[in-house]
Amino acid sequence: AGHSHLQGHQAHASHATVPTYKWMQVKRNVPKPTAPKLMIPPAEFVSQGGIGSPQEGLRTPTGSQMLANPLLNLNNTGRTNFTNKQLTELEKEFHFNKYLTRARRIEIASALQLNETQVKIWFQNRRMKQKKRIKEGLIVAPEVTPTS
Amino acid sequence: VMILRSRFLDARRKRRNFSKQASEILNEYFYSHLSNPYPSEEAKEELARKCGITVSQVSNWFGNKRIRYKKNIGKAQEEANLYAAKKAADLPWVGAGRDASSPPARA
DNA sequence: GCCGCCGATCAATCATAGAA
DNA sequence: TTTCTATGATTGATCGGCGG
Repeated sequence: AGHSHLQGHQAHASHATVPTYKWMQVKRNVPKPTAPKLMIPPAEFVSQGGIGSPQEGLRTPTGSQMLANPLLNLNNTGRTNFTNKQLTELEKEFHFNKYLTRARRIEIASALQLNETQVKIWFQNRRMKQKKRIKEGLIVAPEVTPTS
Repeated sequence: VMILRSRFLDARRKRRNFSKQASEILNEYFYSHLSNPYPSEEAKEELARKCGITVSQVSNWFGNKRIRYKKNIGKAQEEANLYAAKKAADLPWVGAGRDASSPPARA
């Protein structure tokens, strides 16, 4: 991956102007500004009972709920705002299996009103997150005891 | 209200700004590698040691720096660029003809 | 040829530290 | 103290590369 250096042009010419390198021009394919999509009153999920009664509706990345239309799931940016319920179920499943089978993925996606891709990506990101945490010694579970 | 709860659960984000010296080291690296501000894993580890922070924090710093730099091209970024004139010693102006006023200027 | 995964990164946002 | 800005961290999603 050798690369870089000036890519085509300079910005302008003041004096010590900095050239425009290509990394500065990188534009990711913006997620789809997905149109207002309504969510049907979700059904229950596969097994288990309530977790802790997480509210319904959208949430800000942290936990506060969005006081907006609780039936809208996408932001103008295209980034999905997972609900606490969806995250709770995903975490639960992750605890059970770090990897999903196609069948399981479909089940979960359906139960949580998400795309298979979103579920797949969520698991990938979740695995990376765990790896990162283990690396920083913030978590224990190296979890590798096949000796049994 | 629930916000209070978020604080408890989000204590993780109780960040603290990096030391002035650490920021200096990071900025120096960034601007002296402006043509390709993507430090290797090894470079990140070294920067982390010098700055007294974790590798992840170094990654976060560069990620934020790159994005925020882009969102300002043509602003104080040019000015902050005097960092480049500081030590620059990578592969910048090798075959790229440019002005003749950027020697080991020191401050 | 396509799909899932990894590792790195992006891009938008959150929440706070610090400046005004 | 209140308001505004700078900045570290988080995360859904993308990019390039690899292996099946």
